[in-house]
Amino acid sequence: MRYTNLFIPTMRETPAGINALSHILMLKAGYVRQLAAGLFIFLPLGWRVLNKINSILKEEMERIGAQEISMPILHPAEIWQQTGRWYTIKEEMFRLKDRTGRDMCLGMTHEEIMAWIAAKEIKSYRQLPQVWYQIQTKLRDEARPRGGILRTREFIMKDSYSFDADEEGLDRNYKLHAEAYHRIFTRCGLKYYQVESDPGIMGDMESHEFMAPTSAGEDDIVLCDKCGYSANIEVAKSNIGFPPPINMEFKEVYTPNKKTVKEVSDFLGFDERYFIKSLLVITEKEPVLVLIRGDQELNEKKLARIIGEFSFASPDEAIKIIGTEIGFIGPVNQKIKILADLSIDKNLYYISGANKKNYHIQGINPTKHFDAEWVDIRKVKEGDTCIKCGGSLRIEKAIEIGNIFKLGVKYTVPLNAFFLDKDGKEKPIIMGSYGIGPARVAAAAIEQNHDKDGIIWPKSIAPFDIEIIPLNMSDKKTVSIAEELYEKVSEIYNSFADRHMEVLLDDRDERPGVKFKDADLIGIPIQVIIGEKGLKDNKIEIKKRRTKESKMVSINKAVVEIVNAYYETY
RNA sequence: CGGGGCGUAGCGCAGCUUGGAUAGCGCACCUGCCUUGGGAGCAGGGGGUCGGUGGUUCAAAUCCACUCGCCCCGACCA
Repeated sequence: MRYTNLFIPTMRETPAGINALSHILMLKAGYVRQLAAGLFIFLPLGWRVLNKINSILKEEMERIGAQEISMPILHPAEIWQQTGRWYTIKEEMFRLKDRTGRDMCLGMTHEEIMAWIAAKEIKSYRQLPQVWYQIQTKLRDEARPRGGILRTREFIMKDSYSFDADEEGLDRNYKLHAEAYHRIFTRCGLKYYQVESDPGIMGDMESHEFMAPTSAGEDDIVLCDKCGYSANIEVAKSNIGFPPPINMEFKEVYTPNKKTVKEVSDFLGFDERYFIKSLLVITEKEPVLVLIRGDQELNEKKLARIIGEFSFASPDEAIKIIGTEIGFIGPVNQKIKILADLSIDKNLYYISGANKKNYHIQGINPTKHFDAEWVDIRKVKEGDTCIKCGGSLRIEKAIEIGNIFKLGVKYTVPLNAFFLDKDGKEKPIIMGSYGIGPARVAAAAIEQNHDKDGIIWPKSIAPFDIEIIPLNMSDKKTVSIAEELYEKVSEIYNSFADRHMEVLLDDRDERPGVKFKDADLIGIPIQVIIGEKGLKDNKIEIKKRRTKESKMVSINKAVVEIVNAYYETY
């Protein structure tokens, strides 16, 4: 394709006020433009990249037997009411009424609609299993869109859904998807991890996320390099051991104005591990006192999974409920419900608030001095010990590029998706759902592959394979060689991508500097530079975008050399 | 939703504190000349509801109130 026929509005200056590198580079290199918060226009180059990713998705989905379909984005409310999500999901769902006043919503995902059609059509075990997928727009009224195309209100998603007669079938489809996802992300040139994840309100069975490490990521993932344990920090577990027992007389101690664990620990001279941090939270039903070891942090997600939505008590609420201010709250003689983290050893003695201003109690023993429900609500820290192998854990920031969920009968039962099995018994269809965000794949690829000059696309998803750059459009020889190579290289069959080579010819009447800058910015894997200097010796230059390696080759070998360079790069 | 910041030409910004002239600069854009291996040079030119509404004032980009939008941090994020 000719540059002059393409709309590639690159920017010389870096847009201000945005952080995510992928966001900056996609704007700067003319891939996308923003319409409003969380709404993006994909320009020709951006759309080409998405389509490259989508073809990989389709190939790999078809390979595991998934069938492409397409579902409406506009949904009647009743179906979402039947599964309850019409009510459990709040402002995040776009809702509207049609002209007759019927409640409708815009699809955030398609479990409901998929289960609906399955319920209507699948009657027998003979029709199972089925795997259906689509690459379709989703709409979510995000509280805060961010990071450019990383978190938007409207986005395309590859979502597939499996329907099985039994758990074994679900296991198989789940595994097939995991394998397909590994192939997909590898083909897209991404560094990624498969991690254990929180199914959230998708269900409460097994689920995994595929995470691409990048500093622009919204999630923290916990990794063990020794055994490969990997989990989203929301669900990650670790070992931290217990400190050695020490003798501590049970008594109140005066701790004037010492409120934080650190302050009291410094003041009394005991290690933070001998403290119990007492956090007062309020759920929809009741106040709850949450205990965690002094040197540890609460994992709010884990806690929320146990007690539901909660908020931390305000100073006023604390006084009203406990009778003393935050900083001196403790578990002893407490009447409200207590949840204690397993990092607290029942045999040890601890220090915590005395429920009395300016006083703490030392020598508190969990079995003697309070009753609690023991749970895991601790947040894993860098350097904690791996629960599987004893290795040291590390934490990385990552962006979620895909997920796989076992749903079981969560959606099929409410929507009456039942089939008759071999024995003529009616059973609910077992369902799974599996998503990938192509725009996030593109963004993650940029986050992981760029330099100071611009994007370096993995060649599998680059908008073009080769860019030919004639430096002087008023030099006849330059132009004729460029045209000739453009023709010839375009005819080459690209066995890597299973199609012909896609060549971009920069036929603009621009100065060399402009063409070089733009070429580096938009990041096509191979640059073929044709200048009068080289032509004097009958040579052209082939340059790899990733390494900036370049070599001069003679014109009669140019086509072969270009193709070779393409296969050498990645 | 809480906290912070920003809205002046396509982009990046100055001007606002302390109201006053034709609202300015760099880049981009258009025309011509020139130039062609890393965002050239010269000459000429076009482009603004100063986010919006209301108010104060002889006079508002500037002061006040409200409002809309966008960005960042947090909450949230199936």
